[in-house]
Parts: sequence; structure tokens; C-alpha cells
Amino acid sequence: MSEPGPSDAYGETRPFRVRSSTAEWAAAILRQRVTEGGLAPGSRLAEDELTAELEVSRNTLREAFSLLGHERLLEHRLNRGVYVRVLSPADVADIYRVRRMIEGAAVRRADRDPAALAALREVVAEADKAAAEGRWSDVGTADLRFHLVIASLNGSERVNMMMAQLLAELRLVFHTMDPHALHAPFLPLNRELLTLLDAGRGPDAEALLSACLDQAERVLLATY
Amino acid sequence: MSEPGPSDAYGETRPFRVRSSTAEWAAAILRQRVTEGGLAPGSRLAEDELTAELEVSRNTLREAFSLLGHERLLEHRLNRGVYVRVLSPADVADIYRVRRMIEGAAVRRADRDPAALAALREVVAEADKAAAEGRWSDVGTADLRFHLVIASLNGSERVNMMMAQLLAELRLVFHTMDPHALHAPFLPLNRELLTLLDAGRGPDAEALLSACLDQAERVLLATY
DNA sequence: CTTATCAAATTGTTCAACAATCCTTACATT
DNA sequence: AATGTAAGGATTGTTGAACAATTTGATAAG
Repeated sequence: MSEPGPSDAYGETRPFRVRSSTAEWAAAILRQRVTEGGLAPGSRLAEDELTAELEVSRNTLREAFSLLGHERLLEHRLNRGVYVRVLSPADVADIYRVRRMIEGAAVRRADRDPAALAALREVVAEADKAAAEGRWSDVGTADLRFHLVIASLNGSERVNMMMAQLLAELRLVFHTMDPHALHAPFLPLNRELLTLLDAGRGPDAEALLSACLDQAERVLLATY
Repeated sequence: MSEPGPSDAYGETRPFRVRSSTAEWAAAILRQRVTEGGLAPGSRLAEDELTAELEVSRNTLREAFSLLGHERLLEHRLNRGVYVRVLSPADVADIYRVRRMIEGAAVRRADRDPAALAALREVVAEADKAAAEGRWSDVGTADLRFHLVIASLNGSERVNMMMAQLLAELRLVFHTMDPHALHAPFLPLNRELLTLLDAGRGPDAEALLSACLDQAERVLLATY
């Protein structure tokens, strides 16, 4: 995931200008720290510290902040700085409302893309393998990808982007929990959902999906 | 920037005390020009011209560009500048795919907010009045608001924002058409949709809405 | 007619300075 | 003691200039 850019460790010059802008490079680093828990929700991101650490100008850093702000990972308060977003219970409820709409519409469709179903099988296998080896963080990643592929059944590029953003937001609250307890219950459920989709049993799939989302929302809201 | 006072000759002057950032102020002006047709799709927005006209620095203007780019109203081509977005037929089709999902889910819900139904009645009345007075541009605005309220039946803040952005995008192609021919057919349809919703006839409303969206999409795609 | 090369114009990025705002601390008043 | 107010220090907001990189258009050579 790390692209060539300015100094990876310190003491390194940055002779190359990458195809992507410097701001996107900085944003990628910050995004990783936020989604992987290095920066806890509520943390303040001071411009001074980060310009020194990332060795980019203040303007570039602020552009990176802007990018992550539009992804709802960072929150920008006027004259007060930038903070890692804190999800409220209302936010979690809202996100699951949207997920029910998007994923519900996806599984209800009659024309299912065989390629997407193949992708689902692959992701499920990936999750099983990770679970067998105890890599529960990877199980979580696979779970998110599973639902991203579900959403893609809608066949809309805009829906894909909305879904990706929703799941990125959810990561903010995921890494405050135990990955095993959070994701283990959904492994068999995802597998069953896949078989229902494969069999063309739309209504059953919709009901199961709805139950999955309800349960996930309950688990997350229980942490508050 | 010599004097911050409201002494500019004409046009939009910067407020004496800006509560929001300068970048958002500039973005608001450009957004208005784009959504109201002052800037046609495909137009280039040169940095030199706009920094002189708006009297903001290049950095601030570029931040405004960034904001509108994330709203999909402007398109940023590397080393080539910023252009008013041009919607492709695929874009229109995708937007209507999302609208069918969002608005379809909205009318299918059983728990309808009485306040929202009242808002729908108000918007329909507003559209009728504008039509009677020949203000077809306002009819178009009312039509968009009608569907925004429909979407709000989902009860999700994020869905509301998604819908607002979709409709802003659609305005880009609306301006290239005759407002009367575009919006007149939907006046009675919206009224009928409202009565169906009021009567709690969800499935009928869903069918009618689906027909409305199909027709609108056909009309828009016919312009290409 | 095609291709190569150069110069002008525009955008990409960074920097340093100043202005505006917020937060803390200390002081004064009741 | 509680409340309100006034520095001041720290941080963010905005600007203008400078230079690098890229595109564009014109010109010249094959």
C-alpha cells in the first residue's frame, strides 16, 4: 500500500515527484493511522507536529486534511484544528440505516452478476483461511470486503463509493473492540448468505442480511 | 486585501465578519454559478481570472475548487486546470440507478413521517403556483425539492446529503434543456404520487415513482 | 504532411510572513 | 468563593511570491 514518495524513514530526501500528488501521499499515511487505530478518535492533529514529521508544507498537509475530512475520517473545526472523528451512537445507527438500504436493494435484485458471486466466494474463503490461522484482524477486513461486494451488486459506481466511505467510517469504531468477538459470529452467517444468493433465493437472503445488520448494529451500540 | 468592509462596487461582497472560512465563501459563489447555469458544463475556471475577481489568494481558491470537486460539480485534470463537470450518459444512468434505490426504499417504508407528508403537500402547492404563473424554472426547483423530501422519508441524514448531491449533479444537465418541456409532465405525476402516499398505498406509489424516474431518465438521455 | 524543438502560459508545490481566533492565566469586582 | 474581564501566548487562517513541472501552440526541419 505504501507508495514511493517523500522520505519513508527520516533522513531521506525526496527526489521524485510521484504521479499522485504529495497531498494524497500524506493523506494515505494519515488514513492508515486512523483506520488502523494508531490515531484514536478524538485525537487532535496539530499542523506543526505533522509538517515536521511528514516533511511536507503546511498547505500540502491542509490539503491532505481536506481529503480525509471529505471521507468523514477527520473533523475540521474552524480556528480550532483537525480532530479524528468520533462516531456517536446516532452516527452508527445512521450508517446501519444506509447499509440496510444499500445492501437490501442489492440482494433483492434479480439480475445478479456471476462475477460478483465469484468474488463473494473468494472473499468468504479468504475469511475462513484467516480465521483458521487466528488472524482476526484480517477476518474483519474480509468481512468489510464481503459487504462491499454485496453493495456492488447494485451495479452503480456511486453506490460503490458511498459504501466504501461508510465502511471506512465504521472502522473508526471497530478498532476499539476485540476483532474476534466482533467478527467471529458473522463468519457462518456470511457463508449462509452466499449460498442463499447462489440459489437465487432473494427474499431469504434479504431476511438473513437484515438480521445480520441488526445484530452488528446492536453489538456496536453496546460499546457506548 | 486593503479594506474588509462592504465597499465593493457590485456583485457578491465579502461579509464584514465571516463566520465560515474564506474558501467556503468562494466555493459558495462558484457553486451558485454552476448550479444556476452561469457557468456552462465544460467551461474552464482559470485561476488567474478568479483570484482577481473574487480577490482571494490562489491557495484559498484552490481549496474552494477542492470543495466543489468533492461535490462532483467541478472536475480537476492534472496540470490542465479545473472544469465544470460534463455529465456523460453513463453518469445520468448511474444517478438514476441510485435515485431508484433511495427513493424506492423511501416510499416502501411503512412508518411515514406526517411532517414529511405535510412538507410534500407544501412543495406540490408551490410547484402548482409557479406553473400557473409560468415560472418554469421555479417549477423545476420545486420538483427537485419534492424528491428531496421523498428521500428524507428514509430518516437518514447521510441519505439526505447523498440525495442533495445527486440532485445538484443533475442540475448540470438540466440547464441545457427547456424547463417547461422537462418539468411540466411531472406536475400531475407528483400530485398523484402524493395522494398514493397519503392513502398508505405503498406498492402503488412505488410503481408510479419507478415509472416517473424511468421517464425522466429517458428524457434526459434523449438530449445526447 | 509529419515530426521535433522551443518558448509562453498555466498549473503544482513550497515557503515565510502576517492576521484572526481561541485558550489559558491572572486579575479585578461583587 | 464565584463570576466576569483583560492580557498573552499558541494555533490556525490567509496571503503573496517564488520556483518547478507540465501543457500548449508556434515554428522549423525532415
